[in-house]
Amino acid sequence: MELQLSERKIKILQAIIRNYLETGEPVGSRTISKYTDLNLSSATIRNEMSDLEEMGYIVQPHTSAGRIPSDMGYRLYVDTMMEEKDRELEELKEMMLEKEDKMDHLLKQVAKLLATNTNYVSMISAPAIHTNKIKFIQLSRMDASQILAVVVAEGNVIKNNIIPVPERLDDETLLKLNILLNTHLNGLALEEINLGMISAIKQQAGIHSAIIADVIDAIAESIKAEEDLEVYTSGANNIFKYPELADHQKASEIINTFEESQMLTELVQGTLSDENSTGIQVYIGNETPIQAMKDCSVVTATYELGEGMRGTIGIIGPKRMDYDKVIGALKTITHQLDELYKNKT
Amino acid sequence: MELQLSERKIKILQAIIRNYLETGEPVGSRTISKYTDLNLSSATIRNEMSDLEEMGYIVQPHTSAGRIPSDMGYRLYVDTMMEEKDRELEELKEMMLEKEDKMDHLLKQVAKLLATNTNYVSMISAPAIHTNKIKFIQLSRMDASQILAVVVAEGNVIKNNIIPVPERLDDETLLKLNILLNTHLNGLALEEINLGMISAIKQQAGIHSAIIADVIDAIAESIKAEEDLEVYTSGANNIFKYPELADHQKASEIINTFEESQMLTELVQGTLSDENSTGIQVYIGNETPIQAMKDCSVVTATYELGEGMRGTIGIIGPKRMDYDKVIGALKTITHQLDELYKNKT
DNA sequence: GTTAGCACTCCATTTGATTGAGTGCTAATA
DNA sequence: TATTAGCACTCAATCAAATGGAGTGCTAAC
Repeated sequence: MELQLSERKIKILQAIIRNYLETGEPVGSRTISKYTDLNLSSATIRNEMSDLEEMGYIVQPHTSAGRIPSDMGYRLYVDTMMEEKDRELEELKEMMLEKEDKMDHLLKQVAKLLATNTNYVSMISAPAIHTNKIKFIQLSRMDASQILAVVVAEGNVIKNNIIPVPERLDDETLLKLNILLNTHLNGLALEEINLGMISAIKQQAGIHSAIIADVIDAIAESIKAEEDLEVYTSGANNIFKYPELADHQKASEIINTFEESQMLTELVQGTLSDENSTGIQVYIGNETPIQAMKDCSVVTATYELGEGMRGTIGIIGPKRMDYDKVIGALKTITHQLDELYKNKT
Repeated sequence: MELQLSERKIKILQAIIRNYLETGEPVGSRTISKYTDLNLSSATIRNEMSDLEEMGYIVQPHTSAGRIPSDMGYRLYVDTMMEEKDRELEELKEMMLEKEDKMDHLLKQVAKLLATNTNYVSMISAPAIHTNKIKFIQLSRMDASQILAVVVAEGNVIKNNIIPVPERLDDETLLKLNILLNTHLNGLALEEINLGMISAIKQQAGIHSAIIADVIDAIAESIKAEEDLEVYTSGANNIFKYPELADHQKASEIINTFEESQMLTELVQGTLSDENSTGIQVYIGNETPIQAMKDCSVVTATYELGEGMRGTIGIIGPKRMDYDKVIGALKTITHQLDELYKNKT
């Protein structure tokens, strides 16, 4: 027995999914027979549905219930059957143009906007700095036993570090060290700094080489700290809008996941590394690496703030999320972020 | 008819509250008659309970149910009948001594610790900087059109600001401005900077007075930005452990409140301003300024990181929270934070 | 003042009946 | 051969009635 996906089966499957996305209820044959323009009786639909179930695209929660899409069904839908709708969401532009200097504020605002617009949960990761170039380093003396190291990277990402020093450094030494560091390190991406370079700097630093080591350590550390990406979420309470996620057990796990942001980091990392044409990825159900989200779908997109500073933005919702809308929204947002950056520089 | 709180009534009320805190179920007369050492029959207890209800300390959710404490009952309990238990929670010390430079990481860690230990939701606000003194200001040139202003305050709180400048500033000018700013402003609390002072500085800055204005604006702004306090929460999923908070409606509202941290800021502000002996405050039910938390109790404490840098830490839970334990935990934590600060300097 | 006992109330749980949506199968139809 | 009508069957959801139990309030006795 060879079951093939006929044109008609596809139409029926599509109708089932569309309907289920709207209502969240299992959908039965009679409904489909009325909705589609195929003019088929419910009985025929039943036969087709039976086939579709056997093929694995839909499942029956229990006998004598309608059918709902399986993960595989959603996957087919997302991959081949979606019509894109690049809807509203233009208000974004306004909102984001309210100048917002602080990066994290901006990110949180974007997340919130996305969450309220879609009625799903949104998440956003700060752009990763580590692919990024050092623009400027400044050491200053705070007091006799401490110096302050400020590292500014492309995109005006600023890192501060307080470094204890054994003895008071005079102005001249500081100046020398500053020049030394800047001439050697400016314009370099952080992973481009290698041992050879460091020892060269140390040599030139003479008796203060110990401090150089500390400074570079501090820089490395502040970069590293950024590597376990900060991830913000917004609209967590939206999960209560979807009964299939709202029972105590699941809700608790999901909300917990949002707090443990390093879990989300995994997701984010996946998106950042895994490159495909659009930069948009869809994880359905068990496709997500996070166990607690096995009943959710996650759609992520990569945004870019020029010069290789890339972050991830995503939407988390029930498996029956409105994929079209979500993907449209993400595209709009990433595009806006791009624009924003251009206008700023 | 004069109803007085006899010794016996107090004992009974106490027993009711204790029992209710544990079970979360309305408690009946028979239970009390067995639990207390008063050796009274359930009938007598019933009479007393009837009195207590009339006095407003307990309420009956419906006829023929047991009694539960009213807000007023909890209030009496917290104010007069609690025995403090300074329990465990000593593991804190270990955890916090893992050196943790980044302030916000530390805070989040503390919040998490508190949440997992108490099984309630915890919140913590970053220490407010605005009562604090400027330790050090540093202007540096980033490129032709931007300078970087770094402000370090007591407690090593660091603020960065990028300031656009119309023309390139040479090293000498920058040095002069740096000295100027530092000599005038160091050691001042931020609210101590007044107009007279600013105009004096401007005068001395001569042709660069415009930049001074920008710098001071930037300083003020970065301080102000801090004024709508950052508040972190942890353990939000714990609310699902208490059926009386876990229904969709309430849970959604509560979780939403945690995200809208400016709501929590209100709470925090209240605690910071309102000074009482211990620094610990208890808001029961409608006593909280936040409508969404009318079914919760909130216990807050003020912590201090030396030199007037004060923040708030709090616990949010059901009204039947274990007040003794919570207050004990908060005391331990604030104490530990205090110690931590001392060891660090 | 305290207690035992009893009638009463009301919630929670169970039980059973009913309904309705939906399926699968079969036989008739085009 | 594909489609459809019709029917029997299943099962979740809903509702109503029955049951049980916890708790109260009252009264009369101690």
